[in-house]
Amino acid sequence: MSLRSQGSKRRAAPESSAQTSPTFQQDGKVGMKEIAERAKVTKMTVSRALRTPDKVAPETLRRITAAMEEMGFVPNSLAGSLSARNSPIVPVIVPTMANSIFSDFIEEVSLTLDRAGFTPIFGCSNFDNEYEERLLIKYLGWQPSAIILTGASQTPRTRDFCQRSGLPVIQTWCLPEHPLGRVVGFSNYDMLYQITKALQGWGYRNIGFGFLNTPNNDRSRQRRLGWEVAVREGGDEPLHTRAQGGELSLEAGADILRGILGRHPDTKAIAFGSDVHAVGAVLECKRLGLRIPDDIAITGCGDMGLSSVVSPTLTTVRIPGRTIGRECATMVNLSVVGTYAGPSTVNVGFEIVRRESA
Amino acid sequence: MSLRSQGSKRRAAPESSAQTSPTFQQDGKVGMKEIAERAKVTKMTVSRALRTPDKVAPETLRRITAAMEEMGFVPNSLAGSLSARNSPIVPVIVPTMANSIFSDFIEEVSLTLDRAGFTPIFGCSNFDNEYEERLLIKYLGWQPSAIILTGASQTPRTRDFCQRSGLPVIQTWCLPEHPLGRVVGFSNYDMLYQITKALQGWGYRNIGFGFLNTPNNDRSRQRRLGWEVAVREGGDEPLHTRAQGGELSLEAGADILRGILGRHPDTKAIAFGSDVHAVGAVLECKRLGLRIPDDIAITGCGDMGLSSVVSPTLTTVRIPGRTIGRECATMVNLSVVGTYAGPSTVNVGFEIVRRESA
DNA sequence: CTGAAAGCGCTTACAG
DNA sequence: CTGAAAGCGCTTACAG
Repeated sequence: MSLRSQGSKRRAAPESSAQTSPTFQQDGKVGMKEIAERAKVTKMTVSRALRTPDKVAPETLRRITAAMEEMGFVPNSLAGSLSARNSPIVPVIVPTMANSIFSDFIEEVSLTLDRAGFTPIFGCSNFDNEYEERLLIKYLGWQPSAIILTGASQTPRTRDFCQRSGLPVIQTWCLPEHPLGRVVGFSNYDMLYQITKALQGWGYRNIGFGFLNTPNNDRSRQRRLGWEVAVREGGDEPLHTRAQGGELSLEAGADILRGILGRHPDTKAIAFGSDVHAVGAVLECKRLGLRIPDDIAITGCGDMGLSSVVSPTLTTVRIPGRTIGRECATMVNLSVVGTYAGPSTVNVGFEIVRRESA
Repeated sequence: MSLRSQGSKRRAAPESSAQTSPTFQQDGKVGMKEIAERAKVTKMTVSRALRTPDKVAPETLRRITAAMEEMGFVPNSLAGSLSARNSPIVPVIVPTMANSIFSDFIEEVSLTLDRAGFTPIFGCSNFDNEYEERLLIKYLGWQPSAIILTGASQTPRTRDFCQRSGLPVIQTWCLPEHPLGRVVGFSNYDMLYQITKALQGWGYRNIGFGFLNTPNNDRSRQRRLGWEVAVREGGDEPLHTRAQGGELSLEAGADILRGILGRHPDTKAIAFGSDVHAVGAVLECKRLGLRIPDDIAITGCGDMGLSSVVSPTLTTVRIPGRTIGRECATMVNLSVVGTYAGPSTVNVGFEIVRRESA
């Protein structure tokens, strides 16, 4: 169970230390003890200078601050957090960091949590619930202040650990039936239900659905369900569907399009569960010589950068990633302080953006 | 200097603990001491079971493992790292997480470092060197194993802290003249030099340059320099330039295009320092009724997803973000173990991708 | 193969 | 306003 081969951790300083400011102590670690000695106080007072400076005499504070500056002191957060039983770490687990799907969300959580004094740790589950479980347990070891998870398809073990931790847990990018704790998200069901209804309203029939079929992905399942119900309500059978397992790429979108058209040549519109697939389908239509939206209409989900760049521009559903990020961070902050008084579920909603493709 | 208002950290467990597995201990923290008691050993042996299981008697190991499983034990990494003077944390500071520019890099570093047993911490400097400094110092408090930084425009104080830390420091996305430590990157100078040369080779003259002019950004500066030299070598004066301060958006790209064409209507090509700006410019050309590449040629940098989606598709320079990420992670791993024997600078290069826009 | 002692660098809770 | 003592939950370095 040893994490990795341990080697000599500290390495020799780089050859040229010519640029090192001369006031810096030249060797050895500098901790509160060293600062205390230089400032002629005990480390207790140094600690106070850092956390409650108003309880330290001005002159003493000055000496301590000077000593810290001169010696390049950085307080050891490991020791601080262990001692205070309180670490600012907040793990955020997302399915992928490579796509720009979550990138606005990620940047906003990162910035907002950082400003509030927390230290976010991002982990990438690769749409794999077991991997998510492993990451969560690893992160729990850092005694975090709260936990942010994407989606609601956690393993039972993940759920157990979350609940037993007693920490504020926030699920995001979904509206789970049985939440683990608090929620900041939107209804994936409604999203596809609404866009499918919209397509029907714009006169499209035989509406297909193309999506990413990763195992136990609640968001995909919800989206599919929304599409199905809307299609049925429109008097059709939800036949024109095609999943793609795991890959979120333009090529996968093209494959899905060909798959659906191959089995159901009468398809008049395809709602995609992701902009990435939708844009891939748009490009494939151009290669196949299909006119959009006359021969076939295409819609996406996400309103990623791609959507307004592709030609014809993509009709899609905008997910307010930045808002989700900000809300999550705020919720973490208030939950930790203990003053959170808002609802346990925040629905940020979504917005249908009609462009040229449908 | 207190990081944030401290409140009650532990919160009451969620109302419904119906799903909690019954074998889990119902209250109180479970540490090595608790596991030790249950397994009838001392915590020393529990510690051994975790790190050097082969030095523990099979039957003892079984009891310990069972106890850990039953009680949902998660070792406290704060204590472990403090005690071992060795934390698996590796901060990675990037200018932005919102754009997909760095997203492949980020995901790959994340995955590779995680697999090697490290815990990457991503920070977002917003193209601000002072902010980067603040982040670095904050991260240093976690006693990291190594540091990964983007670019080479660190403040003197950042450089001091890096060097004094004695840690492996990797600069990336650049090839600095005076590196802080090791480097995994490519030449930003060459990138623009080569693409400008290529444009000349394809018959374009009066080549402009559009870029993000964030203060003290070495990568922008290098790119601009490469363009300038290539233009001069082609016998022209590098006049057709226009910077944009801070914003990496399609709109900013459109602004830059209009700015250059407004002052230099004879511009025949514009090399952009970023795909985002380039794509924005392509879209603007379409709005202005300019034909690409006949009226004006456009090139980008990065080969982001957008580039192959926009029409006409973008001629650009591919930066191997995933490779950079993997190389960085490997370098960190070997440097920490102490067996890194490769060159201190790894040049991953780049590749000109010719498409329709030039 | 297992354990008792000391300590990592801080903070908490108390004295003064 | 400042300090001495105890302890956070582990690991190191030694004994046995």
